Amino acid sequence: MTDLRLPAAPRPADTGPPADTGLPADPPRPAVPVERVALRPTPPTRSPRVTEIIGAARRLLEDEGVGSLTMRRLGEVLGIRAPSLYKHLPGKHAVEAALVETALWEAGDALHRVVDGAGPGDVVGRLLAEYRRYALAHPNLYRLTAVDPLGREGLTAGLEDWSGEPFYRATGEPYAAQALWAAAHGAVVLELANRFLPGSDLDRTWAALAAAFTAH
Amino acid sequence: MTDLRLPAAPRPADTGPPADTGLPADPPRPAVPVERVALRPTPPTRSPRVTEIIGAARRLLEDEGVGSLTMRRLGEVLGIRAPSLYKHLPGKHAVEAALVETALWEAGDALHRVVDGAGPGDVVGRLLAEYRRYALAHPNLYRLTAVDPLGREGLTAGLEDWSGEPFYRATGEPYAAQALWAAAHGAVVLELANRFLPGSDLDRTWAALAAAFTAH
DNA sequence: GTTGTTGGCTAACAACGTTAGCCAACGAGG
DNA sequence: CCTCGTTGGCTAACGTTGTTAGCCAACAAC
Repeated sequence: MTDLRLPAAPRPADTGPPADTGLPADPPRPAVPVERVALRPTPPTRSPRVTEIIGAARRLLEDEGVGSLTMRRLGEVLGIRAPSLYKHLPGKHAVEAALVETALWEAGDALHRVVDGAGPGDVVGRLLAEYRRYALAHPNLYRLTAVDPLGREGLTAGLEDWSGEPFYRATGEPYAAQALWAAAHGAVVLELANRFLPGSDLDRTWAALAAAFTAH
Repeated sequence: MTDLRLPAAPRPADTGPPADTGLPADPPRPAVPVERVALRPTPPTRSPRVTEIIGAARRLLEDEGVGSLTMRRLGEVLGIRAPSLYKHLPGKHAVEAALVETALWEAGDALHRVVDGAGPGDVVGRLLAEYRRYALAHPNLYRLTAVDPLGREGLTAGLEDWSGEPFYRATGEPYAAQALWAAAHGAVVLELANRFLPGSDLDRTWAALAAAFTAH
């Protein structure tokens, strides 16, 4: 979040209705009340078949867990054999990368929406609540983003900047933003992994987190 | 950290010099300046051979990464074949669990030492610094503790309570403790995974984290 | 009508965790 | 001294994983 790269050039206007790629379409951009430092990148274009495959992979992951996300099983739900997948994707890492992208797009949109919603009140609290809500609604998807060192090469340029930007918009300071993001991430990871001691009232833990970043 | 179970009974006195199990021995216990809620459990006893195996596994993990921690490779560095490992351990999960234990013991000792060191100054800051230091000094070991839902069954009873207790001792409030722990964990995980944008001055991020939990 | 591309297929490989079954060494008891 | 049970090695093998090689039908383009 340092080195939040300033927008270099305005995005090119959309040229006609784009194909449905399974990724969130560009939402209407409201007049922004807060300083903006990252523009929403343009989602990558995918062939229809690849979109199908990633969609199936997502369903597989969310419904049956990461253990069921194998190339053979993925082929099975698509009615083809595993090696045929390699006609469309270079390997399993590409499937995972696409799923990580999906999560970043969706979470980014949700978080920006929170910051856009101009309520003057506790922005940090609402941001944390939404972060938690998304992660808990898609635990397997979120976990996938948390594991590996995030092969950045495959990721859409600027996606990370943009999806993390709501934390900057909520705190107004890049390092506080990184700290808040880290705290939210850690809390989600621990909650998803059931690492908090049984009996904990996690709502209160999250409240304590929000308090730390709002008080003073 | 809620449900931090109060110490039920004093630990039994040590009966003679214990065998070296590869786990940290019980340290001398100083007079505690802060309220204590969890006693240091007694490390499990391991056969000498198992201790060798876990030691080799740790070296393998730390030196060559998690991808090299396979049963065949582990046997290789021990001069035996993979199936022979099953004469000593029920499976790979047991190796990983033992390594997670090791990390919890070591980190717990280090963190307690920080809180014990009676400096009246910024306890939270020093605690975070030590947490970060340990994790960065043993990235692969730490990552191992961060991945899976932590098969709690195999873990020494009370280990988690005790290893997390320094956060309670530093904050004085269980939910603030959980929040602080989550924040530290998240920051470490993101730093280890190289998820912060390149160019970030991570010292400042950690400073922001400490500030959030000290100011107010 | 030929030709090139697209997208399926089977067969196979190496590496993984793990199980089954065999056997040498060795300590204890009679 | 002999026997017997245990300990801790071994090989062979199984099922599963990601992945590659090579074959071939359908189809669009020239």
